[in-house]
Amino acid sequence: MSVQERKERERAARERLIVATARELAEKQGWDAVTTRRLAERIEYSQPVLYSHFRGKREIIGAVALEGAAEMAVALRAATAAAHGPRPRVTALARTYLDFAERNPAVYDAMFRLDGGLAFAAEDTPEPLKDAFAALLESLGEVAGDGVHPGLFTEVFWASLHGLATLTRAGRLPPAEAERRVELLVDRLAVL
Amino acid sequence: MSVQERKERERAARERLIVATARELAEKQGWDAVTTRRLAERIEYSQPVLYSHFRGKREIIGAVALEGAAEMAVALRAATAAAHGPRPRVTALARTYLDFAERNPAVYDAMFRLDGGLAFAAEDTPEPLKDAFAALLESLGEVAGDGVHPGLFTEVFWASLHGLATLTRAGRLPPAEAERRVELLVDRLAVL
DNA sequence: TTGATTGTCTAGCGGTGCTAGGATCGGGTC
DNA sequence: GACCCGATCCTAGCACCGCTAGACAATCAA
Repeated sequence: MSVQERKERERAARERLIVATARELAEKQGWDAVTTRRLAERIEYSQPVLYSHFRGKREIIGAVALEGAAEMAVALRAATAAAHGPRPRVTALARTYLDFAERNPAVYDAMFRLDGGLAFAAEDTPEPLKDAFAALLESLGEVAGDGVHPGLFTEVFWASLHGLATLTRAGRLPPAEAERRVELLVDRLAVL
Repeated sequence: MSVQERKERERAARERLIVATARELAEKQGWDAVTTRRLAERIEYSQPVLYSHFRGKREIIGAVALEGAAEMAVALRAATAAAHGPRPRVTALARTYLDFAERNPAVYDAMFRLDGGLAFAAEDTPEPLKDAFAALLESLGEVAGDGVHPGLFTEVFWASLHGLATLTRAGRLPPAEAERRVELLVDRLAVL
């Protein structure tokens, strides 16, 4: 059985290589540059190999999205754990979220802007996505305010952050005052 | 000179036809279905004719975006004018914005999600875009609160609406509680 | 050693945005 | 009315896309 195990290990390693390469390429040159041909060339295999791991390009985007969601959850929890008191926690959360989006634009797009074929807000939502939302909920639930459902509040807060992240990066909002916008958002939305 | 004028008129009419057809096709089948070939076929001209009006597909998206911005400004002003008092006005504004995004998803995408080659938040920003933002500012400025710059407040409110619009349509937020999210957003962000 | 299975590649399909270059049409001039 | 010339439009094609059928080579079991 050892031979088979080795093959499975190698196959898993190659799959990770595909995802990592796609992510790197997308981060450096944008998702438009991530073509199956270029990706195949980078991993030094032919195109059809990609399709033995993923149904298509969409699933590769989805894989990058899951990786990103896991990382984002870690980053959010690390930032909120280091902050003491509700207000610093929420501020740290918002800043970390926007920072993640800015530093990993391609991954952020895979998660929330592109179609990675993933289910959201449903039963079959992949665990990393649920967990990333849970990470938001953990810190935001405590500032939802009386009579406001924590989940609903988290959705609204998240949507606001998402709007800031996408509009800023698309050049729709001048980046200069980003910090003041975050402060305003936290001040108004969170019940402290 | 009359001949030349007629030609210019016909040319302008054809340009409007291109934009209208692109919009209709995008609204019915999504922007992915708006290919230069299909578009050319619909307007009953060959592909290169498109390129005598626009530099490329991106500019056609931009033209649809401008058309949409003008319509959105009209819709926002109509809704806010019909409402009396700051609170009903802001609520009407938010609802109208989200309603526009939901009813005209392709146009909304052209405006804020896709690259239409348009400048934003800059000096050379096209007038319809500036005016749409102005329409938001007119109603939101009065609820920004003391010491908060109206423009900055409008940006934050707009970003929140944008986040709700995009995440809802992408299936990231369950549509069921959309109305409660709007109420929460207005309650918290606006100073009434 | 043979035969089957697994893995990978070459080649190609139908599609994309975009453009070069030739045909055709129509207005202005003699 | 005949001609020229410029504007206008189309045919054909480029390089690229996502994806796949089928040939080939390597590997394992008998």
